Amino acid sequence: MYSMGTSTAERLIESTRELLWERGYAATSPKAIQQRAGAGQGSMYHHFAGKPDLALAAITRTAQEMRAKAEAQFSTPGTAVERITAYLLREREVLKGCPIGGLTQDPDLMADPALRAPVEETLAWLRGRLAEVVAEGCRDGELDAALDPQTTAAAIVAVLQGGYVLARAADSVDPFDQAVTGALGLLAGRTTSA
Amino acid sequence: MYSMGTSTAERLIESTRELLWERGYAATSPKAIQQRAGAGQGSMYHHFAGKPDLALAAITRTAQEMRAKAEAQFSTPGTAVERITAYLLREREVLKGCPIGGLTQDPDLMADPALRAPVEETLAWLRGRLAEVVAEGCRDGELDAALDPQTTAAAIVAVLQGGYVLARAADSVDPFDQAVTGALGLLAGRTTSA
DNA sequence: GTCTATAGGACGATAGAC
DNA sequence: GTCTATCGTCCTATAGAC
Repeated sequence: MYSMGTSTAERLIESTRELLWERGYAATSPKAIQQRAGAGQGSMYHHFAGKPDLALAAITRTAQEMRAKAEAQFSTPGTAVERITAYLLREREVLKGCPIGGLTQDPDLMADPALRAPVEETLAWLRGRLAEVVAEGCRDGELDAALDPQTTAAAIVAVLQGGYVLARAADSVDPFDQAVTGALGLLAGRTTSA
Repeated sequence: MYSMGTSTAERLIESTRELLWERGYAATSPKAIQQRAGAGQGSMYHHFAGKPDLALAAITRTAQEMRAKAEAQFSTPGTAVERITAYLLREREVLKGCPIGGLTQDPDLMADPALRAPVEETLAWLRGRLAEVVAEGCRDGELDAALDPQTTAAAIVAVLQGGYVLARAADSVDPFDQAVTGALGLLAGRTTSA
């Protein structure tokens, strides 16, 4: 039997995930992680080699989670436009920003190839996967065949990532919602029914 | 006559602008600013009250510059779509990210109302100003009157801000260019000529 | 107006007892 | 596996000489 309680290592990873999202990599200190996890210094350095090692565990898990949530929307029953719409309108903690995209701004994290890799791979996968959905829509005659799936998908993902930026700047979800609404409005003009 | 050489205060501001763009606020130390400006500690603290004061001078100037560059594209001769296209295709240092939008991710900066204000105002102005251009296009019959200027403008600004994020994640300008191309492709379907 | 010296604290990490 | 003590460094800022 495995322990049924939450292990110290587990609490350290979850605390790191939260702090990475709230404060970023550079601004997150081992001390802050330990305090949130209710663990001492020695405990942290027993389970992890250091701050980068712990961050890697946290980022890997967050990336996996983000991918799973997106895939859940993309592989749902419905037309391509319905699935894209559902993905765009999915509930998000907008003011906290994207837990993966936000890391892009952290110079120390991006300088470490191991930490950078999951960020790069996750967003590349997202663009590629969404391009497949757009391509389905074009193939099925639901979307204008003149639309390029790859660039259209990149624009849609960018609207989300940029929406987070605008919302954080305004300290309001409004710009995010407006950007999504605007993107859906532009897309609506390229559907067969339009 | 004013001094013709570059003053120490001026060099400090310019160094701060560069470092804020490259590293962000939290990761930029007074020491690093001094070294880049070729000034000593005493010199910096003589001209500025501290790191936040210097950052305010730097951010204010960067915000003003960004606004002027955008306005140059928006007030140029041409149709609304031509001006929006020119704005989107303008040369940018994509891999460095948006010098204003990137600050959005810095928790220490966003916690300071004085430092946060220029970031908030600049992006709010950008959305509003672009919405005016979109509205002109709709009014002139150049763009589909069914398009909502405000949400469409928010989407376009978000594509740029998100494009920066995707490009930095990929360490390549390609996703940025794709997002812009995708946005222009979506917009093209809503023009009268389409 | 610029310099050096120094303060007081946080940082990331290690050592070694228990 | 967890603890406390400690290291050496960097941080932001101030003091005071020149």
